[in-house]
Amino acid sequence: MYSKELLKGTLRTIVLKLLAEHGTMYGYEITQKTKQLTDGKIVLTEGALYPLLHKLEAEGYLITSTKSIGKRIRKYYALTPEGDQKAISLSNEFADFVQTVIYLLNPKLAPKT
Amino acid sequence: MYSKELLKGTLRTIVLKLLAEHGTMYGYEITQKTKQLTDGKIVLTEGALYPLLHKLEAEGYLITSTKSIGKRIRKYYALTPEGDQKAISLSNEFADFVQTVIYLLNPKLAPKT
DNA sequence: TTTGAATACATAAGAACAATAGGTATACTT
DNA sequence: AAGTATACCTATTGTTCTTATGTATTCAAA
Repeated sequence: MYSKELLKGTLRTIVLKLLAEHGTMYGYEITQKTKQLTDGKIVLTEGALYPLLHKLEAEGYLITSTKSIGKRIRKYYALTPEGDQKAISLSNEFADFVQTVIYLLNPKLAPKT
Repeated sequence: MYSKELLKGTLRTIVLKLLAEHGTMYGYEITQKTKQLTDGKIVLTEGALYPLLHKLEAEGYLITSTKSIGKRIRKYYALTPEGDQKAISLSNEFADFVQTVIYLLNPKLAPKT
């Protein structure tokens, strides 16, 4: 697990990009997929994830559909076209930010262009 | 300028690593150096920087010395041995985190090892 | 068979961080 | 003289995430 602060500002990007890569997913699945893909290095807490999903839905980036699994109800999330665009732009912004910080932290490396 | 949230959790790393790379610096100098090295892409606000410097000093990572410049007083910050260690560990943690997220965002790339 | 773990959703209170906005004062430039 | 740059500082506010708590179903193990 990383210093918790690092995740801040990256969570949106992760959630949207995961949905872009893997299609429709439900909340719990997102936490498990993230844990699995990162070997447990990044763990999304439910207290952070669910409110974020609701917010992204309210902002028009996600649409939901429900599915009954026995007596339980699963809530699936999928990207809207706007969400798809947002996933791309956030992902690019993250990559750009990282390059800038890497350069700042290690100016001996060659400049990025 | 990036989405402000991205900087969260990275500011400590940036400040400590900058001091590790450039030796003793004063607050204003840190903001200018950061702006210059990143082509204005990362701008440290004083409202974030000064409280952080005070905190890092209180935590034993920085020591201060003052210098009179005419009638003004400059406050220089330098890393303590603990600060030097912290700069290294935060920097490594950041690099590791970034690799993990990059992989998570783009699983088509080869795994990091 | 019942206890615990995993699945699956959710909200509320609190901490941490940085932005915004404000304040003081000196030095330089036009 | 006015404006910009230098140089420090703090208080308030907003956002984000953590922690804690709650509900309920399903499945595995003892």
